[in-house]
Amino acid sequence: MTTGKPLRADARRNRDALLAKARELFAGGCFDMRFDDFAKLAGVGTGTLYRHFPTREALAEAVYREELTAMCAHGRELQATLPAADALAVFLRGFVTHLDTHQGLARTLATLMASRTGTLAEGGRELGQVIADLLAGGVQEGAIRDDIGVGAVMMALQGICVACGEPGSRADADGTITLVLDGLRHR
Amino acid sequence: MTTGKPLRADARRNRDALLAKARELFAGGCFDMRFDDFAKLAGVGTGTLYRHFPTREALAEAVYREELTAMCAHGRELQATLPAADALAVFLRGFVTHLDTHQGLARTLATLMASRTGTLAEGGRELGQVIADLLAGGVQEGAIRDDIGVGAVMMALQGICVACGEPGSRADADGTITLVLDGLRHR
DNA sequence: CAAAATATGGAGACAGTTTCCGTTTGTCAA
DNA sequence: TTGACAAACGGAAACTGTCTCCATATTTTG
Repeated sequence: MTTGKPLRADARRNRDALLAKARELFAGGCFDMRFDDFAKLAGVGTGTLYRHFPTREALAEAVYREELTAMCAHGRELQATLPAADALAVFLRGFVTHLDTHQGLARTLATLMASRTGTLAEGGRELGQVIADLLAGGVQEGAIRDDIGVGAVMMALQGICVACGEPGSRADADGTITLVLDGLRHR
Repeated sequence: MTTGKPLRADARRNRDALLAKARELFAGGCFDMRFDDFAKLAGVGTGTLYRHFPTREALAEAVYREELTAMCAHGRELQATLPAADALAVFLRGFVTHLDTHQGLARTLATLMASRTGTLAEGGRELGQVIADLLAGGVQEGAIRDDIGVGAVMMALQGICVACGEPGSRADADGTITLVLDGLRHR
């Protein structure tokens, strides 16, 4: 679904320019710029921007897909090397640390998680799947209770994503993760 | 801060008409109506609407302030009649049940919690204070761990508010609350 | 190199928001 | 009562940001 057609040379060039500029702006903490102006800034026309990325979320998703995929891969790697419950803990802690220094990703995830429908949510689902697998592994090992679904964990994560960026939110986010992890432990 | 000036008769009438219509619409699940049309629907001019409620959030806050205050009162009542840890559990469970059937409140809270600044967040802070007190009570009783702040709980709650309304979210929200409550238990 | 396919850019239509100010309504003192 | 003043009204018009459309330009292909 990522690759549909070969894409013409100038098209790819423009697309890359857009992504590069978006990455630059996001990194600088600028998220709510006028969509039209953004096109100008990237050196392309409005139409071109809209053809490549019909919505803000589409752009954000494209920018962070790689990063998100890397995180998911990391999660699976952890699952392969540690007991699932430990892997989950390490993964979630790392997740928060990463979000704390990558505002843009946090924002994007907050949006992606909220919109469960459409191709846009793809990235969100991928993350959900990784966590679901970690959870299932932990249940099988007997370290994690079996009466809580992924959705419950994702909801807490969503809260973290949304609130991320406020001053002092890091400590709170860590606390939330602690609650989730301890709450999940099988008694 | 609620009462600043005596407010003229017609002004109060219009204000009440706006609030009544808003309540009616929110109850019917209509949240994103055009702000202009809403004024017409309530039988006042656009200017009047804006004079009374400069933003959507201001309107939403006014509509739900009562309801929110009632919930906070309920929480304090629980604290007075039950061991704090139990009171917290009952309160949070009730909270989710209430949100599940009051979409508008969930949405409003999601917004209020997100914007920590300004008078608008007042309602959010009130809720936070109640939970903070319940938490503190539980710590004093020795039933609740003392290394987790209110912020951590609020973050999870925020996730619930944001995600609320999706099909099947109720079960997940209950799960999240379970995680929080079990995670908070002193071991 | 010409034709066909693909992509571009930006003007302008559109939708929703917000301001502004001439008119109306309410209040209060005489 | 009534007149004068303040407070509030309403809705037209200006504004702001989004998105579409198509004549023009670029790339690819035969």
